[in-house]
Amino acid sequence: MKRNTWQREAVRGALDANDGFVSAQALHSALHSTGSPIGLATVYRALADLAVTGDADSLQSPEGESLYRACSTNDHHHHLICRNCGLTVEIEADAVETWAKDVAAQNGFTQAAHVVDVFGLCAACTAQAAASAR
Amino acid sequence: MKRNTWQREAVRGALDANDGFVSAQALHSALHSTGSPIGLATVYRALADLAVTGDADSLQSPEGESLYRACSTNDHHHHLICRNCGLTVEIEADAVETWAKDVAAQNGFTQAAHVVDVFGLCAACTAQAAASAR
DNA sequence: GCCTTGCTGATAATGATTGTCAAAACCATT
DNA sequence: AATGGTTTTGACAATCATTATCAGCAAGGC
Repeated sequence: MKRNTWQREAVRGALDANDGFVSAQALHSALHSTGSPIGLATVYRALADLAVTGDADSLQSPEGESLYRACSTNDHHHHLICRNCGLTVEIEADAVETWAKDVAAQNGFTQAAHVVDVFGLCAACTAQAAASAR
Repeated sequence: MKRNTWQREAVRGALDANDGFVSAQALHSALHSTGSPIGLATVYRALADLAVTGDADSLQSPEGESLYRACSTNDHHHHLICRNCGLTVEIEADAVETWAKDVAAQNGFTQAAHVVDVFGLCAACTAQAAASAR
């Protein structure tokens, strides 16, 4: 049976407190800095569990780290992520869903999963970048 | 100045000989098994170079490895990848291109890049899986 | 052929993630 | 509240992919 431990709550809480995607490492140090003595391995396990139960989303950053995020819905959806500040917008993509399924079917593929994420600079970071470039 | 070494040729050749995405590690052992004494570090360097010059495409597998592939065109395109045998089909996705750009613009994002890849089981591997499940 | 300088490769280093296992915590039951 | 069977935890070691190091080699211009 799944048990309810304060560590799991702490991880979920730390995820909720964050607007964007966070690495497991960052989450661990964030928890430590609040005085929590939680172990690194536990953070990884909790994140893996949350991802499985659908309470969190995970994706690979372009640098190869695994990033996690608490998502507001359990529905399948995608993300628009600011590569500078990590701000994340959840986006609906019915068109992409059906497109992915069609493309897979046309080529004889089954069990199609897809990775669809858009990275960019959010409005604030765009302005900042323009200012600092000057 | 960039020099022309047989090692670089070997890596490019090994990439060309392969239909799908390969990890750097796999490429290195493939080369070794053909008797080439090429070093692992060199494979990584050659792949990084090829990716920069646009002679190869790279992406992150869901497991977090970096995969490489020699692509037939320099145009921007996406991939349909068999997660079992690595077979890769290049797919055009104008619809997705414009969708990604629109979504980014609607949310004030600039410099939008996107990661769009479809993983599945190709026809052959689907049949195999069905057979072995029996 | 010689020389300069970039390239190679064995190995160490790094950094993220996962495995190990005894001790502690959880929860249903008494 | 005490007990007991299991799960979870956490410190640490192990693993895996990748990158840095650095002395020796080789490519290309002369």
